[in-house]
Amino acid sequence: MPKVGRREEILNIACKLFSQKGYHGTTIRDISDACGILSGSLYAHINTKEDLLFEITDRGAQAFLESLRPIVESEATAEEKLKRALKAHIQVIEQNLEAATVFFHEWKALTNGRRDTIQEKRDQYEALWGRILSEGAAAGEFADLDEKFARLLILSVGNWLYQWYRPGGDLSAEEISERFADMMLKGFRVKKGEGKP
Amino acid sequence: MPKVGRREEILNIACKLFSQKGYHGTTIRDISDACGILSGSLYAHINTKEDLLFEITDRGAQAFLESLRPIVESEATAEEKLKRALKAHIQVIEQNLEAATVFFHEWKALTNGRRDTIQEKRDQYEALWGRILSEGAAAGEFADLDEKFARLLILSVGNWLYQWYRPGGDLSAEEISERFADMMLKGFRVKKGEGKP
DNA sequence: CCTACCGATCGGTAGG
DNA sequence: CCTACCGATCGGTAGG
Repeated sequence: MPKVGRREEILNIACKLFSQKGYHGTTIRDISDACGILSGSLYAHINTKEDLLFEITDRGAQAFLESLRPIVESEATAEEKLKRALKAHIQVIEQNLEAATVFFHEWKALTNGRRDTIQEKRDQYEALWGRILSEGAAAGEFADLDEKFARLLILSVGNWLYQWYRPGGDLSAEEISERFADMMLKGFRVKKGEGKP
Repeated sequence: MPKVGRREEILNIACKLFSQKGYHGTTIRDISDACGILSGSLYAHINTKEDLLFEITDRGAQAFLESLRPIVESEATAEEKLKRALKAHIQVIEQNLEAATVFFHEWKALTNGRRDTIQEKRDQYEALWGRILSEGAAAGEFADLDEKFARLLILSVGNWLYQWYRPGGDLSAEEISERFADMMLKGFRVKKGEGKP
């Protein structure tokens, strides 16, 4: 008889295995073994292996979208929004690194409409970032901004984070987002009259 | 009888398929079918499927290392090196997008010592980037640089490039590297006395 | 959730 | 490079 909460447990276990070995590198038996049940029994809870991947990535997409949208729609300067958005992004990764890894790394293993669904949500997410930049440019906060490349720069940072960020390090999400935001806002270069004495 | 150049052809085909469907998502029969031979015949040219993955990723690693090393060791300002390095990085991706995709996305599917070999080369590559930044900081070219995060910023851009860059677009490797480098050097923010009139 | 199983496919091999 | 094949494993199902 199915255990209550078993489905969530299966999702968590699948999430962990997919993040470690990839979707195609993980078998139904890897998952059922880790659950302590037989492979056939898994199908009392799911219909297909791909269901697991879709549910993990879709929840990931939702988490990112729902954390960014209120920030974009809030009243604040573009700089402030950029910092908050980066912090929120890191926090979503922090809260579930494994799901974030699957979301970023394995979503293309989805087929047909499900892949399209995730693609759409990714596009929406990128568009929200774009709004922060275009509003900042329109408000004169950003110096003749190349919006396309600024967006690519930020998304690169965000999309690569899961590869190196590990919770429990010496820097919090707040500190990391501050440093990246500062660097992108100010640039590396020494300004005139600001160099070494 | 084995055809001359067949091995290279197999590598190219495997590279393409791995980049599209992933290493574990690609079967030996996918590869042999695309070659127009039977699956067993593939083993006249290779020993294992993983050999293909290793050879593709190792060549990728070499290409990146060999293009960056002379730039780091040259005589130039850190700014100049940063721009040249970014351009070289994009050019390596440009020359073989599929191999770059496999290198960045599939290398973790390698096992044991082969994975370690690639990991080491990745570390070397990242260290070379680090040298550009630390030399720029030491020379006073960069404003109180947070070296670790500057390196992460640049590597994020570089490591994410294969996801969106497509050869034949309206911008050359030169132009793309210029824009990213400019943005990282100058920052987004409008400087005092530089805003809108 | 188990028992018992299925057809298909997997990476790979022996012998020519 | 083909013929012919192998044992193992794959995702998944029927019936309880």
